[in-house]
Amino acid sequence: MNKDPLTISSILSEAGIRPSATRIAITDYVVNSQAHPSVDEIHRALASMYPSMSKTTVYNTMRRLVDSGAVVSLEIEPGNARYDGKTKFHAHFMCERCRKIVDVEQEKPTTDEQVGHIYHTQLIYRGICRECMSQPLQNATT
Amino acid sequence: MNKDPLTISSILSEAGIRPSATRIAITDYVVNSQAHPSVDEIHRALASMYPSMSKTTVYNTMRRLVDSGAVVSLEIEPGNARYDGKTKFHAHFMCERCRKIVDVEQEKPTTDEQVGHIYHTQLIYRGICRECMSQPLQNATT
DNA sequence: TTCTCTGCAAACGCTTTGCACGGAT
DNA sequence: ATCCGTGCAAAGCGTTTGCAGAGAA
Repeated sequence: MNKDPLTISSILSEAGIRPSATRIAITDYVVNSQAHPSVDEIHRALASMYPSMSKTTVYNTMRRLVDSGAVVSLEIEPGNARYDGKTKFHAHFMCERCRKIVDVEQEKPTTDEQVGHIYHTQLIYRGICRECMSQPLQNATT
Repeated sequence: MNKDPLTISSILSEAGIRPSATRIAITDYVVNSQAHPSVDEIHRALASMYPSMSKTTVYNTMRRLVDSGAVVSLEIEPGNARYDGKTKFHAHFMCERCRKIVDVEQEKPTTDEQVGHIYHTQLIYRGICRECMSQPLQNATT
């Protein structure tokens, strides 16, 4: 299921980014993750394997991946960018309680209004996921 | 077309927010604006009429309005919250060149997937608006 | 008086930038 | 020798918080 390192390396090359070991690791993690990780999560996830990797490098790499279109930046949580390696359209559902984001497969919405040229469509559902709904409230206001 | 001050005052009261002159001015501006203003824009717009109004007060008021549901916070631009006084569902189109955001009237998308309880749906189109498309590129990389 | 609205300044968290070191070509 | 990837530290920026003074009830 996972894309192999060779594929990852070619994603970088096609994006015009030289495939260093660090960049391959970051790209591999993002492309194969279903969790729409933030920079902090990517950095934490790779810390054991690459202890010297700095957040700056993760930021730099993510910016280049997003600029080249290889990865999509999700503006779902204010002030905490998340990344999605799946470029085909899909909606997202975000649980406001556990902050988890899951993919929702559906067709891309369109509009008849003549607003201009649409590059990118983003559909976000927000609510409470089933797991959180079936759990007792935690940290209730005491 | 604009909602009158009395209506604004009642929006605040119903939201459990005491309708001070400052809060009425902020709420009036947001509810009657079509421009989905940011905190900074609200603050600038009211600066001539209320020179002593601080951004802190705008932030405080917007937070209370959003928490009470009277106004919707749009997470469209990373790190720059925008507000929408129109609570009925509609999509948004954002021009990546001039940063303008316009409403797009259409039905709220739904999904059959059993993700949980959906409170809020957000549909954003991004692209280049017709005005910007018909204009020569400005600030081109020289 | 008591409560709360307000504004200043500082704190905060995410992200970007400046800069120097070191490895690759 | 040059280029560029990397990491540290500092700066930047939107937002929140602490606190004290002013104003309303």
